[in-house]
Amino acid sequence: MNSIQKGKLFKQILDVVKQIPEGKVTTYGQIATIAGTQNPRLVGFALATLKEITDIPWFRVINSKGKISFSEQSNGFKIQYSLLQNEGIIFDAKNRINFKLYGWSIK
DNA sequence: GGCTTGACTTACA
DNA sequence: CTGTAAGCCAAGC
Repeated sequence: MNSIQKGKLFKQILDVVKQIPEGKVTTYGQIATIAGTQNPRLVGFALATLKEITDIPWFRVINSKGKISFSEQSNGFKIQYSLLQNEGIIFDAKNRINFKLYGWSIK
């Protein structure tokens, strides 16, 4: 019996993100649904609490617009941008990711 | 112990 | 395409 401990949302979210394969991306809403929450903000919040050093591929998480959730002038944007490009993700002229091609779902 | 904020989403105008 | 509104959970103060 998997008596899941409380606070599982965080754990679930992180666990889901960890399962994202290389070269794939997914949205906050998708993770939220898979993790079992109705609040995509928790996904962002969960990732926001991570430290710079983590096993979580947080950079593979983008918003529904197919863009990085950080401002283009933010340092996080640059880091995520580089990491994604490093995995073969291509950005279009508007810095958007065609996540319909790279989209990933746990099933 | 209660209110505010947050790396968001979806729907409607 | 842009803008506004509601939903929902956890952490921080």
